[in-house]
Amino acid sequence: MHTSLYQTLATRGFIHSVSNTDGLRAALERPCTFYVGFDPTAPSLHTGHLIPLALAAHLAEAGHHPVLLAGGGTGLIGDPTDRAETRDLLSAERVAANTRAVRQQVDRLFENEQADVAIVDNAAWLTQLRYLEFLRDIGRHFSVNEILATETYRARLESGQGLNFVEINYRLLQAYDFLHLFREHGCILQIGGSDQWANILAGVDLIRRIEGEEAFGLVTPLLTTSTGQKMGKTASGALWLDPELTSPYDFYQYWINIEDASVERTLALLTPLPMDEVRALAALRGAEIRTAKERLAYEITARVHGNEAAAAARDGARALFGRDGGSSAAAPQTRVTQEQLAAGLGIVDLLLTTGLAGSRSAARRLITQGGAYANEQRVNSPDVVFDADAFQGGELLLRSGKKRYHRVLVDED
RNA sequence: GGGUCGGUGGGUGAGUGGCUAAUACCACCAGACUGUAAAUCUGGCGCCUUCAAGGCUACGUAGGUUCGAAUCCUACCCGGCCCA
Repeated sequence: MHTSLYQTLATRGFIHSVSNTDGLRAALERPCTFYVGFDPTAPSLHTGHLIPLALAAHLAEAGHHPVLLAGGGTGLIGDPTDRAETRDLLSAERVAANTRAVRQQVDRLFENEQADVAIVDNAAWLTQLRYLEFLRDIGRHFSVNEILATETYRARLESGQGLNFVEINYRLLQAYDFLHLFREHGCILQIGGSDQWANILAGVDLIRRIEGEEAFGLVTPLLTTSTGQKMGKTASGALWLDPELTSPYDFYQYWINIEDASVERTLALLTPLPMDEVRALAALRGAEIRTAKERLAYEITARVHGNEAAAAARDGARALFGRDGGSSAAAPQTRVTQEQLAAGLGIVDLLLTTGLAGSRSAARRLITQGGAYANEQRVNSPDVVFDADAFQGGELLLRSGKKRYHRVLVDED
């Protein structure tokens, strides 16, 4: 028997809340237009955005039309959701630059989709709003009491952290976005992470009040570990989707290192693999489950960075972590000149310049604690200096801890 | 605008003149055990250093008092609460 799209999404774990389950189920029977928005708070999307993106891909796959919204307008305001304190307003230039970056990224992520994808920037309409008109037409539909009663705002008030006028307006703008897209694109569904629930419902309500029509909201769960920690955090901060900020190799490494308990959920949410396969992979036990993690890491990396980059990351990881040596080509690399080599390269400096340590102090600490390796030999002293002998084949393989590799290559000349 | 309370390291949050580079918890890093897993145990977690006894910078910003300040004073910036 035919399984509905809605059912598939539910099985894969995408559905955290829906504004009207039956209504949405029915609406999805025919091709519809939906949207998901991303605020340009940083120059790149990160793992937190992957679930809504994956959901969008499933919907697109099923013939629905995605509208991907970059929040060049709302980014100027700043979403207070889940923020303990007022966030500093980003400069207009910053927002514009981030918006461009996010647009490009979203564009690239969907370039392989067959569906017609519309990419919009809400600055296009939000910056055109006229204040008095907006207040009279839109503002009157919002109850301040209601806004203040929702989790984010209430928490802010109770913690004595305050809340300024700009922040309380965020919700109206996001609701207005939905209304705008409903009118201009016939968009009847907004998806997002569960933190966006209240903002999305505000849009659903606004459309009902003004247009007298029903639109839907669907939010996904957040990506967390079994202990409820947000996934996607690394030593250097977020796990970015921009290869310049987080290399495909590091990205791959992150996923292959996730805890066993998260394998099934992550496969279901972030990879396109059929559920049968997901279950089979997740059923593996003991060391066997590594196979599932390899598949997981490959699929997610391929989705974000393409098959080629994913394969390179996988092969590199196999070589570095497998028994039989092999190529370390996928590891991040740094080049040094013949002159630098001739002068002698100190381990502390190398750890610093390769980024394996954040400071000279950190590098020394790492060595003292026994976490620094060169060509798989533990480095026991911060005084170790490498010369040409250490660079067999013009390369020195550094390692920090068990997992972080970095190649140092000598320039030919 | 007036009164009052507050702004501490990635986060939460102690500290109210020297014993404080700053308690604790979380996050993070390393070691041990493993399966590049989890849990657990151990160590670390500002920067620089010839690593030791050292030095430098840091508790909203700028000054000041003091032998000595995150801690006291002044001004300013930002925020809470009360009044307008």
